[in-house]
Order: sequence, then structure tokens, then C-alpha cells
Amino acid sequence: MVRDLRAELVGRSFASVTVLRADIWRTPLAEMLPSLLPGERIVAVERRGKYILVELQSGDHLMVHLGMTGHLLVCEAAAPLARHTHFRATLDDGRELRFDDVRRFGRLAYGARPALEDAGVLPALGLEPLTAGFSQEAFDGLMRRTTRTVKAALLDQAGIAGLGNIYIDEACFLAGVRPTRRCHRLTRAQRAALRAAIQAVLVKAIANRGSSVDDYRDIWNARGSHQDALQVYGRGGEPCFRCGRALKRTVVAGRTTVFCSHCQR
DNA sequence: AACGAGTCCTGATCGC
DNA sequence: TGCGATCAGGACTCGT
Repeated sequence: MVRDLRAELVGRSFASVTVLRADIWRTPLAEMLPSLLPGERIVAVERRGKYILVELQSGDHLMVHLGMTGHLLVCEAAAPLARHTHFRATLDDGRELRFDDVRRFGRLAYGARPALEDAGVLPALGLEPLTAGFSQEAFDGLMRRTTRTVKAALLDQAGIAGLGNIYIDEACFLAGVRPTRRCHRLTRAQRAALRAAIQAVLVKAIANRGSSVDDYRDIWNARGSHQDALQVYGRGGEPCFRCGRALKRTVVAGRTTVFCSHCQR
């Protein structure tokens, strides 16, 4: 999404702004946005973990977290509104950037990045799994110093940023590691396999433009295709693609978790 | 430190 | 056809 947004938005300026729902904002600026945002040129679109950051010429940022069902859309101003559209901003080329979210777990914020960080609106996040900082040494350090389950540790955005329920189950399957395993008990080989699997799963899912298991759509409302490549997520009770045995479905760290008890140890 | 439960929401699906 | 229970890509808070 960020790559698509970057290609569409960088260099454009915001024109008018409409806040249809103010309570999804983490900063008390919703009513001031119509005076703050118009005229601002977009200079960059970045991502930190699951947070999307649209950087403006003034140094302020429009921050977006999609939650479960949040969606950013770039469309013509005349395009019909999605049922749960909460924010729309026109661009200087006549198009609009819109945010819609059925469940309203998504959050928007506006402000200078240090201010967003100080307020905890943009929380402290861990390693970016597709950067050099996600070294085997760094990953080993994280795993060796905690007794939590692998699932819980990978869900924790303060350790590694950006992994969610789908890709954690997928990475564990690819690595042959049970999500219920305790981090500090993983072997060196398992840690290496897990780190490689996390990266491989993310790279593939991004290449496939995301997993449209249900609501996910890109900024043009198109579906991704990675849902067709998922090995375990959503397949509880169905045969493992590797060994043919029925996949187990349980709850780990409060989240539905699917794994193969034969292929994952 | 770690974990479970509860909370925030709407909508799809399923059993009766 | 209707109705209630259950569940869903996330992430807080609170109590143990």
C-alpha cells in the first residue's frame, strides 16, 4: 500500500478536507484539519511497522493505522462513497484520498513526528523485518531473552514491527516451528529458519499484493492474491500441504492459530 | 514478565 | 425468514 501511495501522492498537494467521523482520530485535531491540511504538499510516504506516515512539506505527518478493516483509497472525487468512509481529502489533481473502516479499529493522527511519538500515538516499535537491522544476531537476542511463546513474541510490535496473525502462522509453518514453542527453547537452527521464513513470507505476500482473505483491498480497491498462497491460515482441519495430515486449530496468545503438529515441532 | 479476559466495532455465517 | 451465538488481518487496559 505504501509503495502505491508513494507513487500516487508524492508531489501532490492537499486541497480540501472532510472529516466525516472525528472519533477515529488519536490527535485532537480533527476539527482543525480543514485549516491545517489544505495547501500542504506531500513529500514522502513511509511506513513504520503497521503505521503509514504521509509526510508533508511542513514536517507534519498524516498517520494511519488500518486496524482490522481500515482501507485507504485513491479515487476520482465523483466516485461513490464506501458505506463507512470517515475521512476524505481532495488532491490538487482533482482526485481524493479516502479512509474507510467498517469496524473502526483503525486510527488516524496528525502532527509532527516527535510529537506523535511523545504522545504515544506512534508507539515505540521493534525491528523492521525487511531491513539489515533484522540480523540473525538481533533476532536471536530477542528470542533468547524471553520465555513467551513464539506466537506471543512475534505478535509483539515492540520486538518485531509489522507481523500479524496471518503471516506469523505462515512463517511458523514455513520454518517448521510450532507457534506454542517457548522462544528461549528454540534451537539455533530453528531461530535461523524462523527468521528466514518471516522474511520469505513477507516478500512473497508483498509481491502478491497482500492477502484479501476478506476485506483487504489496495488503494484502487483491487484484491491481492496472497490469500491463494496461504499454507495454514484459515485452513484449520484441512490437510497439510506438506504431509497431508489435518491441520490443528487452537488459540495461542489470544489469537486463532493454525499449525501442523507433524511438520511443526 | 507473562498471560488471560475484557474492550472497542460491524457484518458475515451458521445452527436452530 | 428470523434470531441469537460466534467469529474476524489489531491493540489497548486491567487483574492475577
